[in-house]
Amino acid sequence: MAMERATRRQRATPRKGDLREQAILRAAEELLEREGVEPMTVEAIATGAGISRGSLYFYFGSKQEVLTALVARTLAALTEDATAFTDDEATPPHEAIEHAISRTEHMWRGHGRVMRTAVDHAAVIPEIGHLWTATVATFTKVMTGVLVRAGIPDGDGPADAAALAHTLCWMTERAFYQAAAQPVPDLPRAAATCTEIWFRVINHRA
Amino acid sequence: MAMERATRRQRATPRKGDLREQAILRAAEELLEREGVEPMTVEAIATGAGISRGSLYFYFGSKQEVLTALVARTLAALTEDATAFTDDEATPPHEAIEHAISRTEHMWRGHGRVMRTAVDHAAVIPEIGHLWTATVATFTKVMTGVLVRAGIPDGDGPADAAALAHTLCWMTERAFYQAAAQPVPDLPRAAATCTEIWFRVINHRA
DNA sequence: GCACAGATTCTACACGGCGCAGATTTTTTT
DNA sequence: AAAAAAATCTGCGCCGTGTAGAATCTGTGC
Repeated sequence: MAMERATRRQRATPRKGDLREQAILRAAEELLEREGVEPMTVEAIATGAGISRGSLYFYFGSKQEVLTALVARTLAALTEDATAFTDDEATPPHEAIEHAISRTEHMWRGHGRVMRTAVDHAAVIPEIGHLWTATVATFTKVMTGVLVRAGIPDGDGPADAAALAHTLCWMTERAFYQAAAQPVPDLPRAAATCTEIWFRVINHRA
Repeated sequence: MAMERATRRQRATPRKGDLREQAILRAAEELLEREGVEPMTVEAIATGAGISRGSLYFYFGSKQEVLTALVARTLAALTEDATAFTDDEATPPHEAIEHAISRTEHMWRGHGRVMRTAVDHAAVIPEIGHLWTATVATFTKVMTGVLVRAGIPDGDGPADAAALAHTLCWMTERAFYQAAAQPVPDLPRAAATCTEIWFRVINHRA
């Protein structure tokens, strides 16, 4: 099903009008942050980027591809932060957790609408779903290591480090999503509650 | 903006063809479970209910209203379970948690596609968003009481019972959503991991 | 300067799905 | 049986996506 689209630009030739692609993504995010999802029509994006509707299809094969590229760009930045943080294996678990949550909060603060839109479309646009689960998987991997270092069994059972990290990462995602969706977002409070839960999971008594 | 829809049926007169409304909802859920979201077009729903496309608009003002009614019906059943469970204030926290999670798992098992669709559309259809948050709020209220009885401070800070219950309820929702979205869903495992986290939050050492 | 190739853009059209209008038929009421 | 209300149908118009093909702009070799 990966047939080549008819009017799709060849990536092998990085010609001049390449900045148009960036302009389109910029216009899309701008539109998303200010107007919302429904007003973000192809017509509106194209106009925002200074071209006509048909011209946009020279750069992107569909509206979904535009959204996917936008999400990919945002998640790439987030993943980079998380990966850079992976190296700090010497830092104590508590600080590692606080740092990861802080990084996540920062991303939700700066690109909340893109993050929310990604979540909303993850189910209906497979590519976005893959990007999102891959990002969460990266976090899960890192945090699994943190939990193990904190003394939680390193197995594959439902009560072992990997499963706990997996669910706690999705919890953190959801908490920030919820907080960001409020009329008056309170990301710090969400971060504080998440941190408390992560800590309690670590500091438990058998 | 709550103007009355032109071709909308008056609820004050419970005439005969009332079972059509049920047939429509049944057809919608049937279609949702078997085909997915995109194939669930108004045309398909109407055909499944044995009427023509235009006729459907006599019963529901829009496609969104059909979906909203379907979600409302499903969540009403879930909330009823949770409310009936509220009365058991004598049961110990561990059992209360297990029971609540078990009830939730049961609902996701029987109506997973409706639940997932509800989550996916909560952001874009306000009415569904309200229904969902209201349901989670009900659970949060109950579970806050459980956490308080387990010894967690009953304040409104980010580390107090209400905030913890809120985030843990959203975590549970997300865990089941994730599990249900897998090619081979493993709800019991999701339930086990959630239970473990709830327990660890309760059984922590200062 | 000129012809050519590729890149970039535009206008115009077709398709699919939603929602509405008005006519028509069935059902209920009196 | 007549009238009113309920229920259903057919057909139309709108909006947004995606595509086709023509037109323009750009650089390049001669």
